[in-house]
Amino acid sequence: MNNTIQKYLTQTHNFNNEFIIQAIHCYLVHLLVSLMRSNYSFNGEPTTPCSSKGATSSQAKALTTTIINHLRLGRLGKAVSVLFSAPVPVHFALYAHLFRICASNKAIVEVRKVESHLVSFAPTPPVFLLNRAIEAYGKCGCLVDARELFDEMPQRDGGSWNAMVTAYSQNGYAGKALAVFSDMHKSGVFAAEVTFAGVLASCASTLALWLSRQVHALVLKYGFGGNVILGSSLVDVYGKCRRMGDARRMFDEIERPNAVTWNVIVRRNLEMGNGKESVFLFFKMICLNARPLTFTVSNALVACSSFRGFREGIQIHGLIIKINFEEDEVVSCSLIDVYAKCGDLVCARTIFDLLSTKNLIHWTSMVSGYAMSGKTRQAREIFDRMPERSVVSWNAMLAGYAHNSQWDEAMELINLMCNNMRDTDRVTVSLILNVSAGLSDLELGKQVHGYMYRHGFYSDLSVANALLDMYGKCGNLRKARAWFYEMSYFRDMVSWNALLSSYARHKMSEEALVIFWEMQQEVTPSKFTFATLLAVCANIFACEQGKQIHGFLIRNGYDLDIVIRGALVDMYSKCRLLEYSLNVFIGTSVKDVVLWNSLMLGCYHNKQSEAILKLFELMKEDGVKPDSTTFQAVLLACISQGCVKLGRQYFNSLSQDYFIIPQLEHYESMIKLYGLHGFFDELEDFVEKMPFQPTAPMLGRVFDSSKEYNNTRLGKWASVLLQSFGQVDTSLLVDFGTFLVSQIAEYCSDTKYFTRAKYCREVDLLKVLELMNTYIIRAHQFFEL
DNA sequence: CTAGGGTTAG
Repeated sequence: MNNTIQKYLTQTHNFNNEFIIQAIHCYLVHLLVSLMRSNYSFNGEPTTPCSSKGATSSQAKALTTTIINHLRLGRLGKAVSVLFSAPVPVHFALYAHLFRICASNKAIVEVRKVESHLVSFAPTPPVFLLNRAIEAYGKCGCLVDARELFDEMPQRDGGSWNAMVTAYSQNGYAGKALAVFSDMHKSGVFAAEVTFAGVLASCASTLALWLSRQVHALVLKYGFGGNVILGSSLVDVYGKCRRMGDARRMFDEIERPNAVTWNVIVRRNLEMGNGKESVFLFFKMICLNARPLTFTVSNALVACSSFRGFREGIQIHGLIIKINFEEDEVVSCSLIDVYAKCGDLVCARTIFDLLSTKNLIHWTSMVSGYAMSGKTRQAREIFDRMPERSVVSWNAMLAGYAHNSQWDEAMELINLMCNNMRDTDRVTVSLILNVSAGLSDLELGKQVHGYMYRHGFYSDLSVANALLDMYGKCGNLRKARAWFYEMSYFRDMVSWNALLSSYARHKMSEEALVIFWEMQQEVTPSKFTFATLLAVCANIFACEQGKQIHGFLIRNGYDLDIVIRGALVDMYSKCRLLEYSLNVFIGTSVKDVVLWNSLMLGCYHNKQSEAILKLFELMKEDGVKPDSTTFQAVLLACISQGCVKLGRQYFNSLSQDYFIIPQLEHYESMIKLYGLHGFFDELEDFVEKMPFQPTAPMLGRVFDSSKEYNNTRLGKWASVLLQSFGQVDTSLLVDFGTFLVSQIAEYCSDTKYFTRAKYCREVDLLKVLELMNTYIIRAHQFFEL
């Protein structure tokens, strides 16, 4: 009794007068009872109202009616306080009923009162009612009370142990649940089916595979093998422990799987990355006429998104309409996502527009759908119209800009985000690092580094890898290397690949090979590693090593995806093995624009320009849409083939037919095309109509051609303009750095510089300045300026 | 009288 009073008084949350009054009330009742017991030696056997006699019995009956009336009107608190108006036990069924209602209302105070009434007025409360009390405490999350009662019980039965196991397992104390189960087993108490449910749930959350196998054996030994719920839990345990073979075997053993069983097997397959298997099982379920849960439909849809299963997605959509799941929040969110991820944005939008109520996730799915399909303008429209936004919404929009290399827009959004959003998360931080890398903005990157340090993102692997990538892409290899060593205790293969590709990107090919050697001591290289290594080989003309990697990939059954094939085509063509390139190209069933571009540029490097124009036609026949790089290759072909008119046609169709904005390289190619073949009228006309002032290398090109064809007027014009570039400052060079180096290097016929400049963001500025100056000096000398 | 699964978006 004093325990009960103490409980009220030590309630730390919601400590107010009510508690004190309750405590005093309890205490008074207690005194009254003691008095009655001493006077009337109240010591009945199993105390029920039926066994009591006379006035007590009628009092209990009246009380029961009052309590039940209060309960009918939903007044639990009143019902329980009325209980205390009589110092007599009520019918055990009423106690059980009260415990159950308290549990479902999570009314902890009432549970304590009912328990106190029970133990005060029923001299020997039956074990089953105390078990109900433990269960009620468990449902209210009061494990301390549950455990105290459990420990103080004079007798226990299987139900008591079960109540304790269930209470711990349902409140997330899996370890304690398993410990209680272990004690129970040691005490020789046989577990019931329900107990195993709690035990298996705890095994699943602690990923205790070894214990699960033992429990599995016990389940079979006790003859519960046919229980669907235990079977489903076992499928769940094996699935969560990543033992999909065992999970599947267990699943196949279940004779009549129910909706939950199907949900588990579909979900676990999805989590393990077996999207196709997940969808296959879902269809199997439908074929067996089982009605799926909304979650299962959602899981199947997410599985479709994972492998771009458009046709499967449409079929599931049909089913959704048939079983009337269209308006379900979770299902409709996943449905929009499937259409968006499979690229059918019109359909996604239709579903979105037809929804009677749209939630935050619907809006965000739509933003992400547009953003990741490159339609950032539409994504932004939706984003701006959103009634509310979460971190995920902001991230979706930002990811869209980052994914499509719209760095300025990304930066603007980040600033907006700073003013409108208080919280950021790991994805935001990673994305801002990607933007820093994209803009080569080392200062921004360093700020994020500091932010990470202050806000505890330091030890998050994916954020740490993004930071490493940022330092690498911004060209600060020393920082990258330092951070990489700081990551020693938690880095993974992605970290190694990021470091490797940083060295490769900066053409530090020999160093990259050393890193490759080091990384093999720690992790197993992936296909990303090999794609990078092939680029390294291409850079240092290491055709033997390139061939070895190719062979290694084939021998070890690596998936030669489009990226690897692109790298192979590139490597072979740079190593002057164009036939090898062609073989890889022909062996690729579905060719993308990058692969076509690699082969076309390969032809250019191997002086096979005439093939480029033919390839261009074949590419169009193949239904692949050319991009700006394709046109760069085509224009280069026109230059070396002397196809001036054709070149002009291609340049015009670039913007007119393909809606590609011509880049500096395209303008430069046209100037080279006209200049090299002496088309000065067209050249002048072209330069005049350009939407920007000619750059120094363009003028250099004009100057060169003029010199070649003795066009003094144009040559002078070019060199006068070139003079203004004499005081060229380094900030200008950063903007045009890559471009300048490639032009100057090409002018100097320096292969080393040519290959460097082509892939390198960071350039040797001093070298460029030096080359620029010699160039300008020579111009001056020629025209005696 | 008590059990199992699960929250979609970056």
